[in-house]
Amino acid sequence: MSEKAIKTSKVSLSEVARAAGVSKMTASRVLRGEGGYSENTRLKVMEKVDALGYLPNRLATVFAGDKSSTFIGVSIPDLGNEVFAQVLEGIDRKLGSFGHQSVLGLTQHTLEEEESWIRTVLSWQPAGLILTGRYHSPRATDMLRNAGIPIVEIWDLNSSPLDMSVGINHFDSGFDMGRYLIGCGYCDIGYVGTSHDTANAATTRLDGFCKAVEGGGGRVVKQLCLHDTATYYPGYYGTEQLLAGGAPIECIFYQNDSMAFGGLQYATARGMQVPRDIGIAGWGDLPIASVMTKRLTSMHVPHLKLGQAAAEMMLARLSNEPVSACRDIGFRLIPGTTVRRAEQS
Amino acid sequence: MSEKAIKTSKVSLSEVARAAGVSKMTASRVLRGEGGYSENTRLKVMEKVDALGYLPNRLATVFAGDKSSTFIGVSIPDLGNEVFAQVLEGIDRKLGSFGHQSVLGLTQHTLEEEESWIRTVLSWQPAGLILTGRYHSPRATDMLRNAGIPIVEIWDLNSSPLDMSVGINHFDSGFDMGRYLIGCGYCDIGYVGTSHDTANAATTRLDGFCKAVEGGGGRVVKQLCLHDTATYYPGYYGTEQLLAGGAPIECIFYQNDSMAFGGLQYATARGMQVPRDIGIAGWGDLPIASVMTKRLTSMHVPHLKLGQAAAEMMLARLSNEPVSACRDIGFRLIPGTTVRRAEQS
DNA sequence: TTGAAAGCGATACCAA
DNA sequence: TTGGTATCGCTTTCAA
Repeated sequence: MSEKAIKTSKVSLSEVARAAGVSKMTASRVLRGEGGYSENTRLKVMEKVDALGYLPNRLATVFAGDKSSTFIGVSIPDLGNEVFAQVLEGIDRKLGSFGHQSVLGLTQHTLEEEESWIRTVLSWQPAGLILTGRYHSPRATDMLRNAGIPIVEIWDLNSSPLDMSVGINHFDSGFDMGRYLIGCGYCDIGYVGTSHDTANAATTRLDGFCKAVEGGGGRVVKQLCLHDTATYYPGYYGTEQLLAGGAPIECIFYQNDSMAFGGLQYATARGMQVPRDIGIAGWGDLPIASVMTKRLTSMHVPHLKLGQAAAEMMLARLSNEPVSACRDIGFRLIPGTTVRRAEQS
Repeated sequence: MSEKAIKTSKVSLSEVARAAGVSKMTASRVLRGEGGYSENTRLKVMEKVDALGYLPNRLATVFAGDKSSTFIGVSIPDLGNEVFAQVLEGIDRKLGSFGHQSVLGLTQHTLEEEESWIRTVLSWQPAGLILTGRYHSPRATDMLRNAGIPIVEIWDLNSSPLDMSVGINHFDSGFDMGRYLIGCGYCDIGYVGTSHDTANAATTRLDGFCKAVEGGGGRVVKQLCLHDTATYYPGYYGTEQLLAGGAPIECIFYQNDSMAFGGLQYATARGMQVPRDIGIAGWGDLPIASVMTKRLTSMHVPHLKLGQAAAEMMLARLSNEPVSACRDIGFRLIPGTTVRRAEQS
């Protein structure tokens, strides 16, 4: 069993050529289908390719042609947060259909992990890089500038990107949500999210949110940033913690819908009515929202489309088509029924 | 902007060596830290490495050394199904901490996609492959056998694997769930899942489930296999479809917890009480279950651990440590409160 | 402790 | 329509 896995039977182009009775170059041309050979020759070569089970060594191809590989490095903070799983799916599907492969890097929300991953992945001569977030360590920034390959920064729209950027303005999306909640008549509001000691989009959202709330005469009574993954259970126990202090909180804004759902479950379990006793607002319009009894107040962001757009910008650049450096993918507030409506009161 | 991305400033080892006033070989030795040079030489070389911002070209390294890369190809059906996102997270975290990179392949549940991805990824000389599922096309199987690299088949435990396998016995897990539901006193049972025209683990689970139900005197009244992703909303509308026929269904088994939650929401929206009016059983013990008001009847499977185990087997094989070819990661039934209990009736 | 030369598998370029 | 030769960046091997 283990012998089987060790025995290597690499067939090279020379062997195929020799078997077919032609030169390496002829075989190479046939395999690339770029013409300049007779049908007869083509048949001879292809026959041997099949017979010998030849698989090209793309390393050598890249190497010889001094071109880049078909790898695209893709950095993602974590996959436990459904938001990023969707983005990655969008990216890889699109890249895959154009013959590219994603080389994954889970940075766990730290710039150090990102930097070390960038160093490694660059050494594999990727065709390009797609990075989540606009913040990078100084050394990472240096390497990226010198890499000489297309780079797309996604998620958090960077108006002066390293190269290209696609995403949304998180500050604005937080601001809009804050203004909306104020407009619904809320005054004392809480926040539950996660944090990772690094400037990130969720923090930017919170900044925008606070600005709108305070500018609108409300207060962000308490902000909770857990050291955890932004998913259901942290939303649940985060809500418990937030409310434990006894501070007057009428409404809670969550980092995303998964956390908001966790919060909703906590409130329900404690016998609270939503939105009568407490308002709940999520962010992201994640799949879970599609089956909830109450429509969750949230912010729609086209995650899959965002991933696809990032891949498209990358592909366009790789084929030397013109690409605009920045693309705002947009968001849309979903009023929902988990916060009270000003009109109704 | 686009000039910036096109200008290439590759610094090669020769340039570093020249700048440092030593030969390529000496510089190479220093960079690999394998000894055989003076401290003075080391300093000279490292200084130039920093000054020139040299990044090694690992493609050339692999190429010259005729060894394999640090890439591990990882095939995953889709990331919309949270189960697989978790498995991938487990794999990549572990691989990453040992200096390996995952090259992702989303196969969309088709053997053709898998085959074409395998062909491509093998041409990049990966160190190994981790594949989801035990079924592969004949040509894929050929390529895999000849690849001469470690291969781990995950998810669906393969007792006669190509090389190594880690996962669970899905038939048994379905069987256990079927037996449990029969034991709870159910007789007419339905199933809601997804299908993709390909033999897969979910189907195997269903087989085991049916066998237990029928062997226990019950009936699987209706099976619904949607062409969709195994997530919330398909669980919701699948339940609607399942119940629409008016067949007598006392309990529904779902492909996973996400779908089960969707079904639970549908039932609730229709004014049904769970488990009084209908029983709901999921599979996988996904994060959503941790915040549900009722404990969802499910089957616990350690997804993250499964991914890690796969990565560990791969790493062990790569460092020539002994590895057992098969590893059963196990599952555990979670009784929950969304099905009625025989003891209570 | 150091270096020169050969070669990994493919392609580019030029010649036939 | 074909084939020879140099070459990509690095490591292996052997010699100094």
